[in-house]
Amino acid sequence: MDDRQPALFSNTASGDSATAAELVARVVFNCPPFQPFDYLVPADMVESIAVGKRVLVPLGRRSKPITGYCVELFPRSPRPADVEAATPDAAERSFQLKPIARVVDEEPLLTPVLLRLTRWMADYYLCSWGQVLDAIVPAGAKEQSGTRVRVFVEPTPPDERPDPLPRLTPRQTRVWSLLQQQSRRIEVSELARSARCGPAVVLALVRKGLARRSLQRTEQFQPPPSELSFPELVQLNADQNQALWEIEGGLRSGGFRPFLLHGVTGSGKTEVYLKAIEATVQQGKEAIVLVPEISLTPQTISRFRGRFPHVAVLHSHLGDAERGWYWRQIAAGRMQVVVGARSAIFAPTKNLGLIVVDEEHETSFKQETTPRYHARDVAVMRAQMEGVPVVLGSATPSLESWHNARRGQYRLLSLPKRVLDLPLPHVHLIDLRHEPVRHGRFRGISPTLEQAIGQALDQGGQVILLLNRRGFSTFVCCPSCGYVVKCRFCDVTLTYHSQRSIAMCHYCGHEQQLPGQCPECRQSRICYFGYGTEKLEAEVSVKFPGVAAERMDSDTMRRPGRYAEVLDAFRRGEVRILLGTQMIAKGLDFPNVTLVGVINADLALFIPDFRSAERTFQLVAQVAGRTGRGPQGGRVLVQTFNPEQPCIQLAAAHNYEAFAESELTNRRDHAYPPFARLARVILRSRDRSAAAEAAGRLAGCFGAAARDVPNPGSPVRILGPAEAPLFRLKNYYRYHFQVQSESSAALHQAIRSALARFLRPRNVDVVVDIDPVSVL
DNA sequence: GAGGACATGGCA
DNA sequence: GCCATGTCCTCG
Repeated sequence: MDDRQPALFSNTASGDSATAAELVARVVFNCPPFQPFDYLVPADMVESIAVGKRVLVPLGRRSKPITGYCVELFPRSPRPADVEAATPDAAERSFQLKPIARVVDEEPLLTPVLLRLTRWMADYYLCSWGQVLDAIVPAGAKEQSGTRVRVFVEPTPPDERPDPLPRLTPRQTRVWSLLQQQSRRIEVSELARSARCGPAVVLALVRKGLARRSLQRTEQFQPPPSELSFPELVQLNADQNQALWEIEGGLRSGGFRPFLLHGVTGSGKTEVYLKAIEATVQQGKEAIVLVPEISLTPQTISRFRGRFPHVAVLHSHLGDAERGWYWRQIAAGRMQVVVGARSAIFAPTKNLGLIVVDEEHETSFKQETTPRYHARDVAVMRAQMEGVPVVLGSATPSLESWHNARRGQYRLLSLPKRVLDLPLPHVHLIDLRHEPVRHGRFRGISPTLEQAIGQALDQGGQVILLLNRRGFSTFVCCPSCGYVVKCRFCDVTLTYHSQRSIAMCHYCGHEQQLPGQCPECRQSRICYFGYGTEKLEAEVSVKFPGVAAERMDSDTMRRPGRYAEVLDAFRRGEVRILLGTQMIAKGLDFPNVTLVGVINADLALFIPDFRSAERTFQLVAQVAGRTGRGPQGGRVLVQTFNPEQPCIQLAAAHNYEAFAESELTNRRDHAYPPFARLARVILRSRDRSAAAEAAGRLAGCFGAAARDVPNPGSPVRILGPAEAPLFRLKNYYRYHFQVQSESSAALHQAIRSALARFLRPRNVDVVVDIDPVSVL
């Protein structure tokens, strides 16, 4: 390839002298074996090899070479003191190094900071470096999707042409004369087309020494047109200015500075981010903004695109070509702002200046497959490695972040008031135990709520109804014998979806038709119980006939673009009632919404999870924030069977701090995060007894590990083995351990040492989840 | 004693 | 994960 950039880590050790040391590359793989391996760099690859590129190398006795990532380069000998051998015996056997077969990438896929960051992730999340690398580099970057290699030719300079000139066929003569008329190099296909012949004729000239061939990679992808608008003249209030001033102070002084921006809903956090990003861009640096996937709405995107000319948006339904294009633009330093969901934290920026994590409390920042990282925590670590400020923002911060702010690890910035001094909406709790229930059946919308909706609509307002459960009914059972329709593969009931008239498992995706009669007793018709968004939609259409309502949940939002359509219709007032799952709870800003109804605030409350109170508080507080954003004000009605629960009371009172204090006391008493570190070790197998047997043996390994790991100051508590709350999931039987310690190091050491002793049967998988978010 | 099913361990 | 090698078992 011509126009090749000089290799990042070019042949520092090689040179003209014959005594030059050979170069060794350290390589990691995304499959076993997970340790790093060293390879010799052949002389002809010294120029092209670089840290962060992939290589093809022979491994073991396999017939084909496999792909690995080059993570380090060093001269073979003398080995510098700072380079440790990959494994102890590798130093002695270093003379047996195999050579690299091929360097795969033209450019490194990773920056030096990303290499350090991924190594830290491998250590912290207890997985292999190669797995992390392979997971964070998008396929579009590896395959260079959206680019094409074009082949060019130009005439060889006259003094380099063969003498005498070779004999040419008539067609070759025609091409040759056309080529000689060119002042610049021309693409082979274009030359062939104008000579009305095939490319082989052109290449024949190359073979005969009259033309020179060169290659160039070009972008095929067309970026979306810029939508830059006139900068809005937004006046920050005093609190916003104070917060901005502190962040800008961090930007000016340089260095790592973590901030927690706690701003109530509607307090203008985004405007603070935008101004801070402006300051970053003015310094010639880039900003990364992480938002939860569901907040990556067209409104959010245009807010950034309207303000900055070069914004990369990374979300889950980009094609490989588009994602690859953004990745390369970011790597080339042509993007000012990167906005995206959790994986955007790995954007290969050239000169990062600021990281923002919006809605930092969101659990969707945790990846639930290997590497099981938390993007907010990775963001803080990356900010530290890059030496830049990081702003974590939320109206309802995670207790982990709040705790860090309280003990001075993070600088706390507060926006206690809404913009324009708008009041927070009044929240009224509806005690479902005392609501009159007509016809003896529980319905989603209580009379009090029904009346309030009618009133809000009469006054020209719009309504948001939250029900954090999709489908029509959440379980289907036989009223005479009690038979319940369950998933074939999981320990859960199937949810009936009336729209597609199908029963579905929300954990594995299994779908089936429902039997017309009970398959057990064949007695009666089967009945539908439990209440989901589809049933709510039906109830709304019965109670408010003729009122335009739209449902938003992952079932109706399957088609990309649908989300924007519904929100636009809601904005224009064509839709009066918007109902849905948590998808409608966050970030939406519609001034005409005068009523928010929470159909059931208790759904998350009794999940066996130490964070259930925190989740409940967040959901109620967040959805309450969707109203009262216009001159008509707004109110919130929350239906609950547990109105005395502190998390619901305090969410109604908009009192985050009191909730955080009481919940922190609770966590301290039970040695739960943020006062202790937590990990889960899950064993799963299709074979139930193999899983049980392995769990018993791993318990023994934990015992032995705990005995000889000397950590008197910070003991490690191991709970388990126990059947996981969802014992059978996707046809796997699952046992788990909970590992707790005040010391992260002790926790890691205990797990590492237990797993090192554990001989894993081939039919049992081990999953380690550090800082788990889900306990199911 | 051959041949096959299955387990084991190294891979630079 | 892949593959060579080792181990145990069956069958003739």
